[in-house]
Amino acid sequence: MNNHSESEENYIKALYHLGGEDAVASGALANRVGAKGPSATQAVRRLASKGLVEVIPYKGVKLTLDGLTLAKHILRKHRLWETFLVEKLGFGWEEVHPIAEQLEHIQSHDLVEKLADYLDSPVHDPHGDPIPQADGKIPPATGKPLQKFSQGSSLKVVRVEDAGTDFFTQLDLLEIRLGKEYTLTSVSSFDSSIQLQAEDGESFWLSHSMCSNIYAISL
Amino acid sequence: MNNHSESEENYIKALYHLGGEDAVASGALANRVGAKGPSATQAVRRLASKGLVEVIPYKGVKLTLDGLTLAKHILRKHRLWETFLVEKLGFGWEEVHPIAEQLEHIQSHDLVEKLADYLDSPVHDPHGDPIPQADGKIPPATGKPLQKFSQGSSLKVVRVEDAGTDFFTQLDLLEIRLGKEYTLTSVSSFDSSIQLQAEDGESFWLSHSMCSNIYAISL
DNA sequence: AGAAAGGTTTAGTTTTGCCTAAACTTATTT
DNA sequence: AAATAAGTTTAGGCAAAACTAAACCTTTCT
Repeated sequence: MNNHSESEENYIKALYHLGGEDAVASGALANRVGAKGPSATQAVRRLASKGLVEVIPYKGVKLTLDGLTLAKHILRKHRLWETFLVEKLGFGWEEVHPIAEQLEHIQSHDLVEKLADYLDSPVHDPHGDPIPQADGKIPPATGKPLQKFSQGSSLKVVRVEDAGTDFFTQLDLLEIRLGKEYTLTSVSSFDSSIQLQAEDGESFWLSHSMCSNIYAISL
Repeated sequence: MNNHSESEENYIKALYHLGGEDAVASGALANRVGAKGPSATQAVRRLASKGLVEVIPYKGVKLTLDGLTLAKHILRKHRLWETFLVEKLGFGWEEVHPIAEQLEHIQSHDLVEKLADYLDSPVHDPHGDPIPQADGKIPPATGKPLQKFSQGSSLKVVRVEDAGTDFFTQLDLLEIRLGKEYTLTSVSSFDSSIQLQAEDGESFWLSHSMCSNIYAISL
């Protein structure tokens, strides 16, 4: 009961991403895994026969407890590998997702835990997303998007959404990194763009759509 | 032309292992990949249609130049990952083969080269086997089996064959490691077992079958 | 040389996983 | 309440990759 194909794992992952513990429509699921509707229906039937999901026809699909455990375990592997790729191999944080997508399917309990040890049991991946722990617990997702901060607040960037290569390029250009601290010096009342000032005094503007993918905590 | 299934890669690997550049019988191939005859015939047909092998029906299968290149690239990945698992994650050299067997199928040129860099471009894996280089060149396989040495010779262990868990347990028990030096103090004329003396003066006997899986160079 | 033995290929089936087209449910709109 | 739109499932195909059973080459033995 512990051996799943890559395809199965991808559906489980998608289900978790889309709905967490809640039900998901089969169309949305198909869309996420890059397949057509009928493929998802069929895949879901296979998963149900393994006890990983519950299906209510024409209504939706939901992970069972087993399915949820599996999903979190795959996510753990994904984020540990991303951390490895960035921290140890020197990849940029925009490059690691597709590679981790392959590495997350490697089966070896021992490997995952040795990797976690090697990385000093990290709690967040290079994008600031929480890494599910070996016991299944998930550290809270920290930070609010920049829009939620008001003028004058001091903040620390703790997480970014994976919003594509161009987004990351822009981040790198502005030298925005996790852990860096800024003061929110100005908010445009016209297009809600935001001006940040770094600790070294440099300041710059961020568009609304940039801001909504950048998460911070106030200091 | 650059996207191959795991199954295909396994056949290519087997072909390379069994015959190198020479032809291999389909039965032997099937046997190596753990399949039955007809599966191999079918697989080989798929590989031929991709230009990776040449087939002479009822005679044998041979890697083409493309196939050979692919085989060496897979072997490179396998041995780099084995090196990583032992050197960085602290796995024992007897544990790494099955995990590397999964990791070798990860597709990312960048990943392989960054991994090689991270490991300081190793030339040999943890068993002393040569790691094919990025340009396809393969360092020579060093060492002769212990039987080839005569009494009194000084030698350095440089390579061991993967002869199963029990073999490795025995190696660990005797604290035999790559790079360690010994003097061959005695050869039994009865069962060709061999006595080695370590640099610290400790000496021990090795059976014929142990010896044939241990390779050394003379000093 | 002819026959038996051994290994290889063909034929036909199974499972996974995807697809398109058609049928069916559910929800929305008039 | 009926019609239509939207989304979901069934039906029927196809390809990869494995299997068994049967047919087919080669080689070897007498």
